[in-house]
Amino acid sequence: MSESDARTPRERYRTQVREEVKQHAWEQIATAGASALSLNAIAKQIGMSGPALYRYFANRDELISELIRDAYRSLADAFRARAEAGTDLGDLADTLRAWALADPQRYLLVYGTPVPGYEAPEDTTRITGEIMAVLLDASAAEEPAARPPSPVEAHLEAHLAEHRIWAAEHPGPPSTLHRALTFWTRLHGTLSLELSGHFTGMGFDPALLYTAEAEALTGR
Amino acid sequence: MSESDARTPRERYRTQVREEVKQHAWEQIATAGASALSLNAIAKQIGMSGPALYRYFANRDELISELIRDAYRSLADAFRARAEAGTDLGDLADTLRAWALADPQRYLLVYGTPVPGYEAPEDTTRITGEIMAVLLDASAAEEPAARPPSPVEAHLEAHLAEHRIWAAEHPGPPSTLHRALTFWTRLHGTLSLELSGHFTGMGFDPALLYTAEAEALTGR
DNA sequence: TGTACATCAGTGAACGCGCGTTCACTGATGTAC
DNA sequence: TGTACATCAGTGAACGCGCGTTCACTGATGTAC
Repeated sequence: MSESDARTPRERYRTQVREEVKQHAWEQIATAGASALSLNAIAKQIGMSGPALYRYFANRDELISELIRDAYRSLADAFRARAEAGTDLGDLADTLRAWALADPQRYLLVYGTPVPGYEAPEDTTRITGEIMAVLLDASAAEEPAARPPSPVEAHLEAHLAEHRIWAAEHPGPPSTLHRALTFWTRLHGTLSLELSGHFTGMGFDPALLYTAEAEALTGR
Repeated sequence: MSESDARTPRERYRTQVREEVKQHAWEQIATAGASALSLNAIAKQIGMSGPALYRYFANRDELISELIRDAYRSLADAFRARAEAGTDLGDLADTLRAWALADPQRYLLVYGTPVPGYEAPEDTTRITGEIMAVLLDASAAEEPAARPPSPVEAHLEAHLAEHRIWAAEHPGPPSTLHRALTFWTRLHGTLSLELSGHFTGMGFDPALLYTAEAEALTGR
C-alpha cells in the first residue's frame, strides 16, 4: 500500500488503475487458472479497451511477474508479522495454511506447477529469501531432535552443510536447514494436494492431516 | 499394449494412429504444459490436417482424459509390478520417484495444479483406487509406530476411522490409513517442488531429501 | 475371381472466436511563464 | 489569472496468429454375393 500514496495525482491514479487491473487479474486466475490470463479480458471487465492496459503494463508477462511478486511479498509479510521471539514452526504452519486458503490460486501461482513458457523474474529471490529467513529462524529455535540421526539423515545433513547457498546467511547447523526444508516440503505436500482438489471425494478433513504434519515437524 | 493387437487391420491402424497422437501430445505437454495442448499443432507434427484427428478423438477434452487415464494406469502398473509380499514403503517410494522422473510432465499432469476448465473423467477413480490399494497394503505391512500417538495424531486417526470412503475396502486400522496418506503427501511435497523447479538454485540434491523423507515414513 | 456396395480415413474450405500487440490519433490534465 | 505547450490516458482500427470444430467431399479399403 505504500505505492498508493504517490506524490502527484497522476501517479496516484496510475497506481490505482494498476491495482484494479491486478485485482481483476486475480479473479480471472481464480476462475480459469494463470495460463488463461488475458489482458483483453481484463480490459473488458474494467471497461477499457484492450490497448489501454499497455499504458500500465509493458506486456502480459510483466503483469504476471507483478502478481507473483505481490504473492511472495504477501506471504513474506504474513510470516514477518507472525515472527517474533518464541514463534515456533507450528505458528508458521498455521500462518501458511491461512494464507494459502485465503486465496488458493495465489498459493498455486507461486508454488504450483509453473506457468508454461513463463520465466520468473529474478528479483523474487530476494523475497523468497526473506521467507526462508523467517523459516530458518523458527527452525533454529526448535528443540533438537530427540533421537540421533539415522545414517540417511546424517548423509543428507552432511550434504546440506556443503550445499547451502539458499541459507548462506543463516548460521544454524545443517539439522536446522533440514528441518526448514522438511517444513516446506511436507506442508506443501498436504496443502497443494488439498488445494488442487485431490482429496475431494475421499471424505476426510485435510485440516486434521495438516495439523498432524505440522506437529510432527515440531514435536519430534 | 493390449489395445494394439486388435482384430482387423483397420482397428490395428486406428490404435496405432491414436498412440502416435498421444505420443506427440506428451511431447507437446512436456514443452509447453498441458493447458497449451493443441489438436491442430499435433496434427501438423504428425503430417495430417487438423480435422483428421476428429476421427480418433471426439474433441480435445477426450484426448486429455485419455492421457490422464494412461498416466494413472502407468503408475498403477508400476506399483503392482513392484508389489509383492515384503514390499515396503521404501520400495514404493523408489518406484514413485523413478516413475515421476521418467516423465515429469506426466506426474504434474495428474498430481499437479489441475488443468483449468477441465473436469477429470470419473473412471479414473477406479485406477487411483488400485494405486491406493497397493499403498495401503504396504502401509499395513509396516511395523507399527514405536511411540504411542500424540493427542493430535489420535484425533486424526479417530477421524479417519469414520471417514474412510477412499479406503472402504481395506481392513487396516486407521494408523495404516494415516501412514498411507502421509506417504502420499510427503513424497508429493518434495517431488512436486523438485519437478516444478523450486529447488533449482538452492544447490542441494533433492534425491537425498526425498530418500530421507521416505526413510522417515518407514523407520519411525 | 470379379463386381457392387458400404465403410472409413483424410482433405480443404470455412466459421467464429479471442489472443497479444502496434499505431495514429483525440482529449483531457498538468506545467511553465 | 490566463495563455502556450508538453505530457499523458484512452480509443478504434488493424495485423497476424492459432485455436476448436463443422461440413461436404474424394479416395482408398474392406465386405458380401
